[in-house]
This record gives sequence, structure tokens and C-alpha cells, in this order.
Amino acid sequence: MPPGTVASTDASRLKPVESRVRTPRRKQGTHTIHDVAAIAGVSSITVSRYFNAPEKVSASVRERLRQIIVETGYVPNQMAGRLASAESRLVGAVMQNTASLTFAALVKGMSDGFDDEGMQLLLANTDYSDLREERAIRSFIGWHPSALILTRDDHTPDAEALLLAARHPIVETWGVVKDRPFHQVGFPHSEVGTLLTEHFLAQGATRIRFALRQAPQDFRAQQRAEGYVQTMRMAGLQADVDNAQCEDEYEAGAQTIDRFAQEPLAQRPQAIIFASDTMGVGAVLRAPVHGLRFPADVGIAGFGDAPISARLSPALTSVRPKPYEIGLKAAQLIKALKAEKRSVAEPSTQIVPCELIVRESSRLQT
Amino acid sequence: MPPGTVASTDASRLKPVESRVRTPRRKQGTHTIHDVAAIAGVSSITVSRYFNAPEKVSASVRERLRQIIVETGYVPNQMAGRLASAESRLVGAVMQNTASLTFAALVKGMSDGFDDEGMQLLLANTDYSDLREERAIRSFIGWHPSALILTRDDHTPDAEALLLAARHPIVETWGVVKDRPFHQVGFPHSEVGTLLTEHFLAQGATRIRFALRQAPQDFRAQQRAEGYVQTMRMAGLQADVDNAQCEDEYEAGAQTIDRFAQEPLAQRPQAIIFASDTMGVGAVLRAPVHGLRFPADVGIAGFGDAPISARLSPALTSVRPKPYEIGLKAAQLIKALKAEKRSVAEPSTQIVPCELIVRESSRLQT
DNA sequence: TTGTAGGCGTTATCAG
DNA sequence: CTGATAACGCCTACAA
Repeated sequence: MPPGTVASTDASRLKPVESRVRTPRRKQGTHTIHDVAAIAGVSSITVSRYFNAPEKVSASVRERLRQIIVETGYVPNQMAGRLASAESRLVGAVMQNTASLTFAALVKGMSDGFDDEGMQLLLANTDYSDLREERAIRSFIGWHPSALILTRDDHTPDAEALLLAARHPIVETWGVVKDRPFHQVGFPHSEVGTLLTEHFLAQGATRIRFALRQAPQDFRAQQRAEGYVQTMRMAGLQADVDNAQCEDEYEAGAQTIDRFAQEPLAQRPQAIIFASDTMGVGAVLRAPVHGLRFPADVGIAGFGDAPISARLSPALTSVRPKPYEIGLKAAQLIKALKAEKRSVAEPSTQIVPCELIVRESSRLQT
Repeated sequence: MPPGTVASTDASRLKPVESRVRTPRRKQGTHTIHDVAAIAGVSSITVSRYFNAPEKVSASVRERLRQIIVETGYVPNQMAGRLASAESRLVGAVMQNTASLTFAALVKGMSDGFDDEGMQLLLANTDYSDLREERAIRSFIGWHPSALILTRDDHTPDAEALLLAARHPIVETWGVVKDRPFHQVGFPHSEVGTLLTEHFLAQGATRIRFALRQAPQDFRAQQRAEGYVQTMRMAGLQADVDNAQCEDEYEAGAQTIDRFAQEPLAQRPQAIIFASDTMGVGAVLRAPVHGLRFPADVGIAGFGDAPISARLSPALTSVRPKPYEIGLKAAQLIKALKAEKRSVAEPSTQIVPCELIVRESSRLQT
């Protein structure tokens, strides 16, 4: 029935004829599925099937549609399609700091993971603010996403409630902690502290320091420190956490070394674990000022495996996380859940372990 | 009218009662605007106005709705809203390599720029492939985005055609080149080559080399080299482009220095411009092997102002691009275009200039 | 393999 | 300031 025509049923006759007064709202310039169908002389559902289940369309019709679609440049309207099917194929990802290499790699992993399947990634940045995270979650929920990917586990109470009420999978990535009601992909950050502490313990060190930068938002660094503290305690040794109060991370590492240089030789730690490679690099670059050499004067190590770490002298021992793999696995998990339709049931935990990369900086000469 | 009830107008009586045969498709569990309206005893359009134009709703109704919305946890379905209003509030961003710091900063700028306004960012990664870019553009177009942000200007012919036919703003970012039919925000990469070349020319250098890494995808580095070549020609000097054939960028810079060290003193250039800071850093870290010192033996400079560049010895002279600002300005441009509704008309070009950061590595001692 | 009818949840339009 | 009605463009359910 072409637009503008009114079906003349008995019912329509009951009303005055001015019933067709509304002006149509159709945006001009874009073709609809009906246009394509009309040109091809088929019904619109056939065109729909051409896109969503081509095997159900006969080869001849399929070929005709292919041509018409190329000629007209028709692209199905996702808004309409997703509304009708109640399946958005949109995945919301909420990042703490899009600009950091780690989160950027995470995003790339997700992006690559979703590249097939026609899943699209909705991205939000929060700058470590839980309130901005809540805002982002709220916005995303309006899009009825196929899944939400988060990068922290300490949400605001309102956000947590929203997530618990959600009807789609929630995946918390990067860190992994116990007893969360959502899927998790990543690794426990405390393990990093443990790994590095054990590395030095195994070499016979007893005085090991952990150098942290005061940055309340980065609770992951705090978790790494906790792993260190616990491991030291288990070994019957005293934990020694150095807190640098410095905006700049390189400078924080440098200041840690400045303080170290002031200490009497006998009291100095044999090893320093930096909360991040950035701090470790800052330390390596500052050392010559004090005539210090690593690992001769003190063994050091970091976390993150920054590209520069392997190239410094001394090369910096580090723990390498795998953010790209984590992003990729999160995407794969979501695709698998979607395929199985067991979306929300039994949250799973997937560990993507870090790797200890031992380099010159941590080889204690005992 | 609760679902399932049929209004018994005269018209409905004319048909047999089996008129309500279809099963409703409503997803259970989510509230709709009608539910909220029914509870409040208003019509659904009033609820719509509560969200989109609250000032048009009386204070008393507004307060009642606020409560009901909190209680029910109602969130408007964006899919339906955007379909009806034909305004998606979705912006598609196509990045070449999400994992690089530059693109990550670009994304953060956009994200921050759109944080208000309820605009959402759809992100795609292409790994420098123009075919993947075309795919991403095609997917995004189905979402009828409010704008598309791209990070290259050499699209496939099909992609270019899609973009020209698009009814929303297209913004090409990062690089800026002449005679494009779209908005552009960024800077001409050739200018970077010019800037650095002039920096050395001004210090009296006549033998200046440009060190490039063979990486066909990174056509921006090529553009920087071209700026150098042109500036040298204008100065009546001979261009001298060194091509490193190396996957790793640090190593490429190191190899450039290896080659330099082999050259007879008299023939050596007085300055080397690296296509990127990464190469420059590789050079600085390799120099001690050859007993070379910058700038005493040769002045060097890079591009990108990597965080480490300022902290090396010697500190590396660099040209600092402003990816975050570029992303932010692209977002602001899109918001402005939306406000003015002059979406596609007269493409604009907005230069976000780079900054030359002169450090020790390039101070020629003439 | 193809088609018909109507719903998905919202907003534009027009009327009070 | 509030409401009735009909789009928006596609897809599910059912029918042939």
C-alpha cells in the first residue's frame, strides 16, 4: 500500500475523511528496506532475510537484491533493526584512563575481538572517577548493550545496583578479586607484588622495599603493594613501603632513589620493587647523579614492562601484564555467552597471568 | 490501558473477536515509558518531555515522575528514542591503531569533549588497513551517526564515496592536507619536517639527515620527511634521507646511529632528524656503544615528545603534537555543527599547531 | 522459499 | 502545560 493511501475498511468510514492529516516524518535521502523491496518486486521481509539469513533467500532473488543494494547504496538502519530484535550488538566499555598504554591495549584487544560479528564498541572514559563511571554505565544501559565491560570493581552503590539489575553480561577486566557477582578477566594485582618479592627472596635478599607513589585513584598499585607486604610477612620479614608524594611518576621513582642514596650503607635495602616501570625508569635515569649502579648497589624491578625498560642500562626487570590478551578474552567470553545464551548465569573468572621478565637490574650479586 | 486489554470502541466491534491473536513481543523485566506514565497517571509524552524538555512539565508532575523513575529504575530506551527522533547522538571514531599513545590521547580528547550532551563514542580500530577502515565506516553508517571522525585521508574509493554521500559531518583528524571535501582538525605533518630542518639550518648546519623507518602504513612519517626534503631544497641544500629497514622502531634509530658511526668524519651530517622520538630514543641509548655524544658529535631531534624524551641524557629535542587537544577540538566542532545545524556545508580546517621543544640534544656547538 | 500483520519504545505533529 | 495519534524502519510470529 503506497504511502498516502488510506485503506477503506468499514471502520475507517466511520470517521470523517480528514483522517490522513499527519505529514510523514521520513528523512529524505535515505532508502529504506521497503524501497529496496519495491524495486526488486519482493516484500521487505525478503530483503531483511538477505541481510540476516541469506541462505533462506533464493539465489536469483539474492543476486537481484545484491545489485539493487549496490546501486541504491542502501544500508540497513541499525537503530530500527536493533529495536525490533531487542539485540543491540553494542558493547559498552568503561575505561579509567583511555590515554594510558595499558587501557589502550585493552581497548585494542576488545576491538579486535569484536571485529567480526558486527558487534560495535561504545567507549567511555572516567579519569578514575567512580561518579563518571556511574554516569557512563547509566548511559550505556539505555542502549541495551549486549554486554558491559568495566575496568574496576569498586563501583558506587547506585552503579552496583544498576549492574546487578542488568539483563546482560557484565565483565570486570584488568584486575581480578574474590567474591564478585560478575564475570572477571585479568589477574590479581596482589600476585604481582608476590611474584617480585619472591624473586628477590629467592636470591637471598631480606631487606626489600616497595616504592609506591601516592595516587589514591590507582588502587591497583595499592593491591600490588599488599601482595608484597603479605609475602614479606609470610617470610617472617619486615615490610618497608616507601611512599613518594609526587605528581610525576618518573620523578617519584627518582625521589625514591634520592632518599635511598641518603641512607647509611648498612641500613639500605638490598632490593627495591617499584609499583610501576615508569617509577623504575625514573630511578635508573637518576642513579648516575648519586653514583649508584643497579644491581650492584641495589637490585630493582618494576611492573608493566614498558617498551623502554628492556632497552635501558641496566635493563629493567619487570612483570609483564597482557592487557591486549585480556581485552581479547573479554570479547571472546562475551561472544561465547551470547552464543550459549547463558548470559548472566554463574559468573566466571578467567586469569590471564602476568610474566616475570628478569633482566639485569635485579640480578643480586650475593 | 493495561496490556492485553482491548478498547471496545464501535470500530473494534465490527471485527470478529479474534483480532488480538499475535503474542506480544515485549521483553519482560524492563519498564517502558508507558509503564511510568501509567503509574504517574499522565500520558507517555509527558514522561518523554520530563527527559527531553523538563521545563515544559509542571513542577508537581516533574517531582512525581522523578520519584517513580527512581523507584522503577526506568531508563529510556535509546534505540527507540533515536529511531523516532532520527538523531542518534552516536559519533563514530575510526582509529588506525588504538594501542598507540597518540591515538589513545586523541580518543581521550574526544571522549572528554562528548562527555556532556549525551553523545556516545563508537570506536573502531583498523591497524592501518584501509579495507578495515572501509568496513568500519560502513558499519557506523548503519547507526546513522551524528558525525564520523577519521584519522586518515586516503580512503578506499568505495569508502570515499560513502563519506561523500553521508548526511552527517565527517571530520578527518591528526593530519591536515589540502583540498579535502571534509572538515579537518590537526596539523600538516610536512610542517614538522620543516620546523626541525629550519631549527638546524638556523644554527648554521648544512648537512642535515632525515632518518626514516620503512613502514609503508605510516604515511605521516613520509609526510614529515617530505617537509624536510622541501625545506632543504629551498635552502639550496641536498636532502639526505636514511631509510632503516627494521620492524622495531627503537632498533631502527639505533641502526641509524650504527651507520653514522661508520662514516668518515668529514662526510658526517651535522644533524639528524628522526621521524619519531622512538627512533631518537633508540639512537640516544645506542650512542655510548660507539663513544658518540649528542650534540657534540651530531645534533639530533625527533617527533612526538615521548614522556621519556625529556628525561634522557641528553634530553631529546622534539616536536610536540597535541593529540588530546585535537580530539577535544574535533568533538567541539561536531557539537558546534550540531547546534548550528549546518552539518555538512563548507568544510572547515582547524590547525592545532605543534610545538618545537628544544633540548640539549640539538644544540649545535658551532 | 516467500509473504502478511503488527509490534518494538520512543518522539514529532497537531490539537486542546 | 498536556494529550491523542501516527510515524520511525525493521524484525518476530505466523501463515501459505
